[in-house]
Amino acid sequence: MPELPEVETIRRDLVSRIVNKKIASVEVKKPKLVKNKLKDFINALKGNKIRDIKRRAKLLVFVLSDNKYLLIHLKMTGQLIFCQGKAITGGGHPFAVSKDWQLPNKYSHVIFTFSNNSQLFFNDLRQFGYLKIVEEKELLKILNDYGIEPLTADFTLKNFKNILSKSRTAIKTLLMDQKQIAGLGNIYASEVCFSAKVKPDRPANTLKEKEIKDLYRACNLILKKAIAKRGTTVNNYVDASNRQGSFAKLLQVYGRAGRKCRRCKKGTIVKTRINNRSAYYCNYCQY
DNA sequence: CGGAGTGTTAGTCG
DNA sequence: CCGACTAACACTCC
Repeated sequence: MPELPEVETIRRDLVSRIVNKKIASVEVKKPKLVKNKLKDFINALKGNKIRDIKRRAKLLVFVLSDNKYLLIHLKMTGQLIFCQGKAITGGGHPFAVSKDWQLPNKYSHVIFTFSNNSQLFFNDLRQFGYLKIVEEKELLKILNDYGIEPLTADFTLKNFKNILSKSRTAIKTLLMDQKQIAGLGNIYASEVCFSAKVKPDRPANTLKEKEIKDLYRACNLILKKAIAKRGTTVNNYVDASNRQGSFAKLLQVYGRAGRKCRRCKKGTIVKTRINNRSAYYCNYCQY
C-alpha cells in the first residue's frame, strides 16, 4: 500500500507523538509478523524509549534508546495508527473515532502501549508486513542494500543516468526496483513516466538524454508534491492519524483506465501489465 | 459461485 | 549477475 510519500507522512506524524515515549508493554497477536524470537522482541522493547524515527525507502526505523532499532515494513496493507484515549489526534485537531472504527480491530496484530497509556497499533489485513529488532551492524547492512534515496543528496542526475544506462528492463519496473532507486512503488512509477512523457515499457537503456532528465525531475517533483499532500489514498490507506492522503486527486494516470488524458486531451489512459504489475499510460502523448 | 486483481518484496529458477 | 516470475494473505469486484 504505502510508498515513499505515505511512509514519510506516517513517520512525521509519529515522530511528534511518540518520540521520547516509554514503551510499557507490547502485545503480539500474530507472532509470524515478528521476525525475532517473540521473547527477545518483547524483552527488547519493554521499558525502552523511542529516541527517533527514521525512514529509508519504504522502511521505518525506530531508534531505541539502547542502540537497538525496530524496523517496521508495512508492505501492501500495513498501517500504524496512534491512539491516545478515545481520540485519534491528528494535525492538532483531535477528532473522535467513529463507532465502526474501533481499535484494536481484527487486523491489529501488534499493539504497543506507552507509559502514559497511549497506544500504537500495527494493523495489517494481508499480513505481509513485518517488525524486526536489529542491532546496528545488521541495520547498516539492510540500509546499504537499498539503492539511491530520492530527495537526498545521493539522488543526482548523474547517478540516475548511470542506473538507467545499465539496465534494459522496462523503465517503470526499474523505477520500482528498491535496490536501484529506493521508495517508488506502483502508483508513483506510472505517474513519473507520464510526467516525463515516457511509455512505461521502454527499456531503460534506450531512453534519450532529455527523457532521462525529465524522468529525474518528475521523481523529485511528484514525490515532493505527494508528501505535501500527505500521500495518496486509493482504497483504504490512512496515515498515522487515520486520515486520508489527498494526492489521489492529483493522479494523472493511475486508476484512470478508459478516461481522457488530462494533459493532451486527445489520448485515452490505457491499462497494461508490465512484469506482472499494472501500468497506466496515455496512448497519445507518451512515447 | 470462481477467478482475477490489489499499493510489496524475498526467494527461486533459468 | 540479471531478469522474470511466484508466493505470502485476505478481501473486493466482475
